[in-house]
Amino acid sequence: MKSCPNSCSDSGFESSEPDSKTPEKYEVVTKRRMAANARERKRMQGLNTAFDRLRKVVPQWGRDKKLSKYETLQMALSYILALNRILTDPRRHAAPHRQWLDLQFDVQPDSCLLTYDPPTGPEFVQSAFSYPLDPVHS
DNA sequence: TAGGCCATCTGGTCCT
DNA sequence: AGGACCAGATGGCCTA
Repeated sequence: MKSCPNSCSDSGFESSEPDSKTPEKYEVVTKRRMAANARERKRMQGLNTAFDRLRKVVPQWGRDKKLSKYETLQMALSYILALNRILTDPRRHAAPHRQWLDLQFDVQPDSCLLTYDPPTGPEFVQSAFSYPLDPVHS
């Protein structure tokens, strides 16, 4: 919702529309386009909702700023890999940092959310949890 | 002010 | 035919 919310160019037919020779066709095509735009908006909103839910379960390590979508995906990937390492080799990865095993499973009404007690300290973050703070993207 | 991030529109493609 | 998904284009907002 930035420049032209749903109004100024929502139909997208200010200029010539090849398949709308008659006013009736023009109207049909315009209506279809507007419906498609609305569907697309809704679809993207669903996608953003999913990103928000993902942000909530992914560590942010005290970042005051919201993770971008790209960062959220990268963090989720690292998080999954880290948890996987813990599960597959708990002695090696979890022994020095028992906090990692203090994972709490917080079952929400509509979903199963994994919350955790974030182990503090950047050195731990670096060792157990290698989120690449982002050589490629930025 | 430039660059990053984002929302929205749009046309194309694929699927039902 | 119509809906879902996708990627490119565009323009606004925010921050360093």
